[in-house]
Amino acid sequence: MPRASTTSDAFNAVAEPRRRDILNYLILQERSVNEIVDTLSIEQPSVSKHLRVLKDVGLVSVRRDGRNMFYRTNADAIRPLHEWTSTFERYWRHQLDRIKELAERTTKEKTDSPNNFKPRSKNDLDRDKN
Amino acid sequence: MPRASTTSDAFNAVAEPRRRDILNYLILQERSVNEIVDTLSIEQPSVSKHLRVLKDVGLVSVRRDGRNMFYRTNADAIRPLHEWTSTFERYWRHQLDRIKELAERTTKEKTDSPNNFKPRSKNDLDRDKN
DNA sequence: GACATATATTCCCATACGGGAATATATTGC
DNA sequence: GCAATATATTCCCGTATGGGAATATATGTC
Repeated sequence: MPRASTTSDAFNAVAEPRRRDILNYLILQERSVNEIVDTLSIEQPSVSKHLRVLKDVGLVSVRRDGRNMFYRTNADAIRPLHEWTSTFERYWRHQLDRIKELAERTTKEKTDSPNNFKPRSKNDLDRDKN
Repeated sequence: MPRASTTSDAFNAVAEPRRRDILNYLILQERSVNEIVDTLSIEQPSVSKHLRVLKDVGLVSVRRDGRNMFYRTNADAIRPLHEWTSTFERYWRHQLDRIKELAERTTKEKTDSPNNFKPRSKNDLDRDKN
């Protein structure tokens, strides 16, 4: 079995850096293919192919106006990625807290004095739960 | 130019569904390769290959204990994905607000009466900016 | 209809994929 | 050292890729 198709889901579609560039650009406002070509300096056939992939997985929508096709990012299709990554958020938070705590302790050892007391942040409260 | 290597960055590495399964599993606690094989029902060589990819992009770390290799997810390496997707959050929020507003209006038209007044939410304040 | 412009598709090709099967490497216990 | 266990690597193969170049398909204008 080869690698999953780029059109199989949003995860595969956004793996390509150029497609992320396009999505970043098209979130601000809808744009014609030529505007994408000029702004991102990608060959027109490549842009059309990338847009095809993005459209197939629902990451962009299209509107025709005369000879122009106006594409725009469909932000909602990015939610699954956001939600998947969010399930890891509490873990890197904990990790950061641990690093920060270590750094603060090290600094404290070197500079502790009556005048640089700092109150604990509210994040300190649930630190070390894990 | 072919598709970017799966080890080129986290985006490409997590495009593979099995690798996301592995990351989900290894975030809870570190596990040996055999535990992954048994729990996720993936052939051992495949698991080793997936772990190689994940390790190459920093998504997992390893620790050896005798014959066992214990892997765990490095949540911090998922942050770039989270941050990229987060830049789209406000847009799908707006979109949802618009849909919700429409639904509420439609409902209101059918059921409006002095007794089901609802105050506007604070989100309504910046709705329709776009 | 003829021509220009905007976009999409097709064909070619070097490259990498992921699974399967087989094999290699490392470590432990005897 | 030898057998057993745990994990990693190699080889094969059908498949999809993204770019380039060429071409096809709209649509608008005259």
